[in-house]
Amino acid sequence: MERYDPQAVELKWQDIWERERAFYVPNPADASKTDKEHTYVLEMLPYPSGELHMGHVKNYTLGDVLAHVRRRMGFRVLRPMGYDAFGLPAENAAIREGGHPRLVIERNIAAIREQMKRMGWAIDWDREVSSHEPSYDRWTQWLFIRFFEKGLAYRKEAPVNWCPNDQTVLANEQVIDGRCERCGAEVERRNLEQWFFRITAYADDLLDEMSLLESWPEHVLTMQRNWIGRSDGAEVVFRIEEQDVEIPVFTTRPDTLFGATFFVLAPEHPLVPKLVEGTPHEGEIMDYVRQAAGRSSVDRADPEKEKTGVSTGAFVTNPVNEERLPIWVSDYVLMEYGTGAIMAVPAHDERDFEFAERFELPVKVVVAPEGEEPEEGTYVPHAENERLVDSAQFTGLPAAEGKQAIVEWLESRDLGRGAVSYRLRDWLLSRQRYWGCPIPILYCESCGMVPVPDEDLPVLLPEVDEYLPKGRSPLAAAEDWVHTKCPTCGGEAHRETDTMDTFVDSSWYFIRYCDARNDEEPWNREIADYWLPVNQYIGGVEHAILHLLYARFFVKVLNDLGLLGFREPFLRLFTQGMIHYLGAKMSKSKGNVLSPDDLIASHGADAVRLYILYMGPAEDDIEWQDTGIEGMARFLGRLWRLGLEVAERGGIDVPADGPLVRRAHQAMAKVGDDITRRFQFNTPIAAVIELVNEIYHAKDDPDRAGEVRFATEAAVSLIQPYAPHMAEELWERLGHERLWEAAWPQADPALLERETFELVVQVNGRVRDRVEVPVGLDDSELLDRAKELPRVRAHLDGKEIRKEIVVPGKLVNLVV
RNA sequence: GCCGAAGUGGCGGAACUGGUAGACGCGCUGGACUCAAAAUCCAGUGGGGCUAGGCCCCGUGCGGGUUCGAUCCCCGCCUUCGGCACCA
Repeated sequence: MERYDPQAVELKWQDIWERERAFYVPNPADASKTDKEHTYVLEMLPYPSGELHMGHVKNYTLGDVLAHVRRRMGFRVLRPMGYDAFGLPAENAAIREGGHPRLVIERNIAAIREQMKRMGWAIDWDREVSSHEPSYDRWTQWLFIRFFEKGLAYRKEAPVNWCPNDQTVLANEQVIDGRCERCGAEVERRNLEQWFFRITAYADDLLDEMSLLESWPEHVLTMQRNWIGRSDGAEVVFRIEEQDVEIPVFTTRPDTLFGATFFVLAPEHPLVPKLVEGTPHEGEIMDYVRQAAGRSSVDRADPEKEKTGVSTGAFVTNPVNEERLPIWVSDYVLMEYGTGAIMAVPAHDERDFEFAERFELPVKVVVAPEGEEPEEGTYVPHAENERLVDSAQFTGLPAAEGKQAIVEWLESRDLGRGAVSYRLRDWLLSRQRYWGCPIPILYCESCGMVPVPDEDLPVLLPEVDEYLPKGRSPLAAAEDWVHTKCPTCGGEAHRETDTMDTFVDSSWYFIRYCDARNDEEPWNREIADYWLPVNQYIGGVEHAILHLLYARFFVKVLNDLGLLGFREPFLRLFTQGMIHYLGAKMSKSKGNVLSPDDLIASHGADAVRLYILYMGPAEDDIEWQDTGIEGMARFLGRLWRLGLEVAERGGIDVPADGPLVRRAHQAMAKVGDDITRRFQFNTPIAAVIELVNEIYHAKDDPDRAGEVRFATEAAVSLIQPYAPHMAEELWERLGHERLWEAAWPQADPALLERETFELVVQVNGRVRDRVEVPVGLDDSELLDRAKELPRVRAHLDGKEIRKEIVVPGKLVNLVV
């Protein structure tokens, strides 16, 4: 028999798909009319920093299976692809490999495109975009200017994260445990003037509009909520009487205001130098400030380290009781959260308590569980039924009411107000690197900051000799490019030389796909609103608070700007697990990387596609086993031989019913439902394998040839989303054509119903026997059947039956 | 420390709504085919026991509970993984 040759068959069909433009989905002529149900299946686009790895293979195979099934179920499916080509990963790859980033990246893109075609993924290549192309950049810059006009992109000096290795600033989201997300170097704090997106203005929308999402993993939503970190509390104004200065603090515990025993400023607080100027403490305190500035943020944030601080000798007045509290300076107070100053309540805050112990400061309990008299001078954590004590007119109030009453009291005297604070910071988007989208802003001596006029976009990256990072943007070296004329007044101007974070590019690529060749505007709104929001997004969980948060922010802004008709970009999100190999996450440094190309060469793309989804639930981390893919190749061989044998027999009348026909219908019911409703990709493969095993048991019985043919065709059709090449080849040999266009097999409900079922009989909840009985017997008939069984009688053994439970269609339980 | 997810055979996993635990694959064992091997096909495969061709007991991280019945629900632990972590 003809052996299966995956290389020949796979290339044959890839060629046919391309020639027949099988998976190209043009936009509808009139997007306002819905001609056919449509759906948008999207996977996170790759960084072309190298070739595809197994994580990509899993990601895009998941999307591919879903897209095939949806298409065959009658949907018009948008399934585009592109490249996140700018940014550190790509630029560092170029530096590593040598050569201009553009050349290296375009070479990588060409290789990735080939790999994708070789995997047989059904992609609409007419919509392919890469974020480094001027035709894409132009619109990234255009969008930036729209943000700028609305005050949502702004420039300011602030303490920022600086990666000494990558020689650029980073967004907060790109700092993991005080280290650079890309290279792992410990980040430094620097005060620099940088570009920010005002994502904090959308903090509440980002929280509240989670309700618009259809299905996101709970842990991703939790991570975003934690990252945004909304805290409800109050801002309270303390006064330094001697200097007539007011210092507001943020607190979530206004109910503990009477327990404040000291006051702490962050070392970076602008009042510190003024406060100590000319005092005997000046030298000591400014030394401490310098020392704190020199400490790394990792070191400073280490909770194991003992707290440090210095007293200023100055005092503030507590607005609620006029008590004078000593002002300290300590680096456990962060300048970037709240107001950079805190009221310290050691009895009710662990950090304040630790500091008070260290420096022997008083501890005053003002909240305690009802009826309890806590020991003075101790730390009293939150408890149920807590009430205020020792708090003047507020004493005795439950904590929640006390909070409200104190805030109202402060508000009425203009000493404070209810306030909300967020952990989220504005998104720092400028980068001092070459390989990014230029920020389209000019600095004019007389007009100030001026956006590049829309008609002059895109601002192209200048060619420079030296694009290695060196602390300031390499673009600054292109002097001819930097010096320009102001479009407003015609005077001297110079260009912004920083480039944008690559996460800006990836915050809107899914919109561009909808209208990828539009050179009048970034997209036509009607077309974008037709396809979007994305119905199913698939990608890695590593983007939970990076890309996924940024893209949500972008869409909200674009909606507010009237450019889009929806608020959330991705209705359903699926985060796939990672693939481990030889006991560890695959990585080049560990030397345990599997190459998709090698696996395709040895087993074929279909076997790779099958195994990567068969390994386990797609959301779980799973261990690649070399023998596993062999199992899938073996199954494909089994299906191949079956298909050829059935094809050779020629057309045979297919019976309307029969055990194997019913098995095939059961498989049809399971595969489609598992993929589309349960988002489960491993069990459908098992169901098809099971069906094929059943066919093998029947295939040599001449009386069942018709059934065998029906079941074989069903198996081929059902496996098509996973193994499209072999399925297509067999389908053709079985006398049909174009399986990718064939309607998805629908199970006939009548054939799923059974005439008999296996009744499970339990005695005291333990299975004692099973018996095949007709469907439709009533409870007493089922009980009679059960009690007749010898093994059941042995367990009843003359004992009195106390209770009889009947689950129709399933089981009987006799309790004795 | 806080938040989240998960613990099932030798291994990856299945069991969807509280109703037959271990589907399917890997591995292993035996058989057929072969001079032989590979490939293929067939059968077996959670552990233990017995008066073995049939039955009994145990078994889904541990200890309790609810229930006729629990991998599934509740309470308390243990372990692993992920996220956050001086955020006032």
